[in-house]
Order: sequence, then structure tokens, then C-alpha cells
Amino acid sequence: MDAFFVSVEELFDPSLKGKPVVVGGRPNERGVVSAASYAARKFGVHSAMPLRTAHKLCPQAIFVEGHRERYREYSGRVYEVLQKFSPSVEMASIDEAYLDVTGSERLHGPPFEAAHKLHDAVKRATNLNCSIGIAASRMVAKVASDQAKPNGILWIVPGKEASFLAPLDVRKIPGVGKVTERNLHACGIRKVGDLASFDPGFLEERFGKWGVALAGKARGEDAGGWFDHEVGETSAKSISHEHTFMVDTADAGTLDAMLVRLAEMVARRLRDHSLYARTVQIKLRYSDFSTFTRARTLHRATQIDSELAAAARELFHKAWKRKPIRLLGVYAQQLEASEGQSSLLEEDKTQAWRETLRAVDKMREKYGDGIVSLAAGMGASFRARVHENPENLPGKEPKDRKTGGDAPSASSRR
DNA sequence: TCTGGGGTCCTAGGACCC
DNA sequence: TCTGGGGTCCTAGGACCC
Repeated sequence: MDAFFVSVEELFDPSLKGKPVVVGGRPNERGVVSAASYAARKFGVHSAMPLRTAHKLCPQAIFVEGHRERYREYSGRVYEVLQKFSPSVEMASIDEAYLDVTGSERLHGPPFEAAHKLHDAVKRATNLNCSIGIAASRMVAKVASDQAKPNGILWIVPGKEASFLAPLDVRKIPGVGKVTERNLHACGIRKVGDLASFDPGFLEERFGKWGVALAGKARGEDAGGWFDHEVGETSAKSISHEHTFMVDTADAGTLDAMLVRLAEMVARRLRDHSLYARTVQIKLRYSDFSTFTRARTLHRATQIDSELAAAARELFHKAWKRKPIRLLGVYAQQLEASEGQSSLLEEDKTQAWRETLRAVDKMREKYGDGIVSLAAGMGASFRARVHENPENLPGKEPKDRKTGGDAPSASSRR
């Protein structure tokens, strides 16, 4: 899809059309550009650029927060169109898909004609523009669609892959980012053609396994192959939430509260997907952007807020150097479909939590996510108020404020 | 420039086992 | 006294993608 997020925003607010628009947040926020309209790109604004930089480059741009649900919805509509076109569709991301149209000439005509039909069908169904790359391999098709933007179709005839790629910057190859680009430049490799003609032995020595694959890509060979027809829903490998503070903080109460909130969000999604996490990881980033991760594998997989939160807090306090923190993250990994064996005592405890959380999730569905939270996630000021006057918390004894791995008390269950 | 949030995949070292 | 070869699991870090 072309400038997907921006284009969807324009559907809902046509006055944005043709103007420099930046999706991602307010211009003075900590954050980066998710998408920029073509008018904004003329000023040098592009995705992944800090919002503040975008604002400096293009002060007249309209900054919008964005609406993820809308993008998901429109992504779904695009998918419907693609599915009618070919039974093997693979959504590569929210705004990108691969279609296998092998053997569909009788139905759709030659490649170029088929692409036109598809392009028009997407436009009719969504009123959005897309670009299409046609090729005999996935990678070449992707690069071709990139080159076709905006609103274009590009067909790379079989046998012409290498000559199509040769004049492009190495950065255009999917998988070549800033670092690899820099390393290639250091070897005097700037264009894909340079890469294709470089000594493969040297590339292997310098870049390892990755170098061999890279040389293949430069020649238009695609190790990935075409379609796994059994694909279906490949289940998630990790579930995570992270947060960057508006202002760096070293306040233990604030940091603890955030860890608990993040753990709750992760646990909630684990339950939504009926998954259990064996490994809990945290991430912390200091003011100087130095970033550390710490992980722990639990003896038993879990999807319970307090267990995740306890592990996260423990990892955090062991690693934290007491310096101001910019970002905190909580990650669930080694996801499993069940929690596995547990002792009778544990079984009792988890059963109580299971019931509580079922009720909590229902309340959150009805009244919003903020309605229930572990006390530790409610922030220092809230806890201080409760401490001064427990009456602030109807139905709760002060001792209930502790939030370790304990089973919920009768009052909190209520 | 002052750097999000959600992911995937890869590498490398160490503990431990046979 | 010097020290193998294979495997798995765990942890930490980093590149990359949208």
C-alpha cells in the first residue's frame, strides 16, 4: 500500500489530502514518524525519523497520532480483495502482501494485465492506492513494488533480475540496513551490481553466512523460496510491551508502577491468545540510550499478572544502576500452549488467580483497561494516599496492598 | 536529528549432559 | 597431567523490518 497510514487518515479527513501529513504523534513528543505523506517527504521527512526533527524540517506539517484499529481494518479489507484473486496470499505486514498467481493466466490474463485488474480491485474496494511488483521471486517482487511507488506496477521479466537490481543502492535489498550498508560501503560496495560481482569468498569471510546469502540476493536469487502452502496462522514467538517516559526518571515508585503495568498488559494478551510464557525478559534504557536486557526462565510457564510482574521487578532491581531511565520493557518468550506440571499447592494458588483474572478481564472488556490493576501498578502517589488513609480503598485492608506472587485475598477477589 | 513500539532472526559464550 | 566431541538449554546483545 502507498503511504498506507496517511492514506487511511485522508479517507476519514479529506481535508488532509495533498498536505504534508505526519502520522506518529505530536511534534514535541518523544517518538518517531510512522508514516509521512508524499507532500511531507518533499521536505525530507521520512518514517523512523524523530518527530522533533520532522517538525524542524517541516513546521507546517499536520501531525496526527494515528488510528491503529483503522489501519488493521483496512488491511483486512485489502486482504479480502487479494484472497478473491488468488488462494495463496501471505500478509507480510499490515500493508504488504505476497500473492502466488502461478497458473492463473487463464483466469486473469498475462502478468501485467492481472496486476492492473488487482490494482483496480483494491482501489474500488478501499479507495486506496497500492503499488505492485511482479517477479519470479519474492525478493525481486518486493524491490520491484518499491521501485514502482507511488501507484505503479513494475514487471521484472524472468532473466532480467540481475540487470534490474544492479544499478540500485545496496540499501534497497531487504535485510540490508544502516549497519550492513556502512560495512559494505567500507569495502567499496555501493550498488547491488558491485555486490554481485564481488568475490564470494571474501564476502563469506567478511560477513559470514549472511555474506553468502547477500551475494545470492544481489544476483536476484531468493533463498526464501515461494510459498509455504501450509502457512496458516503461525503463532506468536513473543509478546511484549515497552514504554518510553516523557522525561527520564529514577523514581523507584514510578518505575515499579510502570513495570507492573507492562507486565499486566503482556499477561492480558497471553490470556487472550491462551498462551503461557516460560521466559520473562525486561529491557531498560538509560538517558544515554545504553540498553540492557535481563531474562529469567521460570520453572513453570505462566500467564498470571502477578507472577510476570514479580519476575520483571526482580530482574529490574538486580540490573538497575539507579540512574535515570528512559525506557522500560517487559517481554514474554518461549510461549507454550499450556503451563505444564505444577505442584498441588501451586495448583491451588493459580486456580484462585485464574478465577480472579477471568473476572478482571471481563471488567476490562466492559469498562476499559484502566478499571482494574494490581496495586503496585497504580503509582506511588496512589499508594501513599491509601497508606495514609486505607478508607480510600473501599473493601480493602491495608495488608492487601502487597502484590508479590501471593494468591488474591478474599477482598480483592470480590 | 535525539532517537517508538511491536516483532523476527542470528550469533556467541557458558553450563551441563552423555 | 592435560583435556574430545556432540548435543541442549539459557542468557545477552544486536541487526533488521514495518
